Amino acid sequence: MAKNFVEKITDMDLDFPQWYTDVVTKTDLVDYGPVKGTMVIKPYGYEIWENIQKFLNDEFKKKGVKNAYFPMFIPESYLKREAEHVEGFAPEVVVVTYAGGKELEEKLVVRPTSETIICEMYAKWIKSYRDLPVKMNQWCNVVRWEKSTRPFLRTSEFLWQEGHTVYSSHEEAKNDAVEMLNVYKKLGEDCLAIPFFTGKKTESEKFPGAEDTFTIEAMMHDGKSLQSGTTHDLGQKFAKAFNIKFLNKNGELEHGYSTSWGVSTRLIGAIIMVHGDNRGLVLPPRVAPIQAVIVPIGAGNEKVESVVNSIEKDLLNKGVRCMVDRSENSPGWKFNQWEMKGVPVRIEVGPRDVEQGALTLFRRDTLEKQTCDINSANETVINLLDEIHKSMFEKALKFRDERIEKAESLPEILNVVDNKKFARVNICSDENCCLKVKEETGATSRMIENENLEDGHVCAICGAKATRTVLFARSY
RNA sequence: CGGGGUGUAGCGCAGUUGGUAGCGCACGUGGUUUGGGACCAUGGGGCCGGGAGUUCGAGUCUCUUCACCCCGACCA
Repeated sequence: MAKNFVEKITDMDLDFPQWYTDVVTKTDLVDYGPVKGTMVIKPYGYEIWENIQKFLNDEFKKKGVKNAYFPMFIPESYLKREAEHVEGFAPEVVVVTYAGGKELEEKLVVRPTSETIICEMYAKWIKSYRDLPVKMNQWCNVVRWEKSTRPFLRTSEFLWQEGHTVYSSHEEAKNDAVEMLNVYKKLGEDCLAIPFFTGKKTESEKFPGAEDTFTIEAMMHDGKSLQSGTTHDLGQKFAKAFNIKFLNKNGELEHGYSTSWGVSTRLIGAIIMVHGDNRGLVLPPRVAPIQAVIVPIGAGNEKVESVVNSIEKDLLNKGVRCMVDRSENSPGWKFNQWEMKGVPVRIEVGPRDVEQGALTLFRRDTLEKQTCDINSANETVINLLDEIHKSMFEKALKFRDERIEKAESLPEILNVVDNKKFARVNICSDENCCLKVKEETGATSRMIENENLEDGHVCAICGAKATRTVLFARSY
């Protein structure tokens, strides 16, 4: 174990951006790459991603989604076929113009997202209603040349999964977009301990080329919102642009209805900013690379060694990701170290414990210590991990719910977001009112909570009849 | 893209009017330690972010470039 990075972390309430940068680099999740905006995801960070992948792959399988892989290089012309799509992505695409020692005849776009190339392939494969639905997902990197970047939250290149489906009816496609949104919500609840807001994006926040975009949004410690994943009902837009046609049961040629949906390594940023505290990371047990760290106290004590070894073996057998810190550092140093790295449970084993047939357990989320019987250690630790997960979720939910406030005018919205909260606003159907909020307060519409508002409400911005309730927040 | 800041050992920093490159932690070795950031001894480690200039001489002055951080603008 390297021991060169136990350092003080900036107070999160004093300077949250600096706190974030400290945490992300000092806990060994990530390092900066040599090219602007790129990051190296180090093993401790990557393992979190792998745990997210495991969870999602299982969920995808349940939905009948198969994994595949499509090329990273896309002919430039593909991107141009869907008008809104190219307009949305043009400013940030990276284009390859030179390869094999000469200028390319057709430039290649490095995928910023893969709708275009996947739809092009789907068009070749789909002929009949019997070929539908098609549901594929790929785990890959994408590249978007962002102007301001920050590890995990916004990087020039990032890892994600992107699912792409085609159905024979719009109903099914709409359903799919909602179902996958629920998968993401479940990822938050069952895996990341993050309560996501879910809902539809307003017109101005939609994915370029989508009919509807749905989002999962999480509230960060500083009251800003992080869009953590999206699902899109693409209607027939991409099917028309890429000529995805099938013969229906009546023998008529019809365009397919497609969807796409994705979450990225940005989720790791969400985990950090939702759960972290002044000591550093607090990792949700189900994604933590190390769920329990065993710290032996009193080097060379044979009784301690034997207890440590048997507990380690037992826990590993039970599927708990655990390790023993056998480095020569002092116990106090190790305690600080593993707290900073967010390990959910620490097991202290010293002569005093062994004498009493007990262990000392420390839980990272509440910083509480408890003792437990050596013989029931397995069970206690496994239950504790579960308890920690639930407790972290509840804590995040409470934090979030305490920070949503109704606002009925521009000044009120400004006041709410200045207080690091989300504003719940009744507003009319005119998107300009949403844009006005953005101009005046810096807060954007995060999602529509209710798009069928009953009569009797007025728009907080223009005073016309309000038709929907929208959440506004400053965002990452 | 604007405004501000920082680049000197792995990390954190000092370096005076321009004159041999320093400190703390970390790292190697030997030993003693271990219940909330251990200690002694002894070692190793530098293109002072890159380039150009001024000068007998540049970490230090000038210009330029790159990267990172913060605040805005922009942003599925």
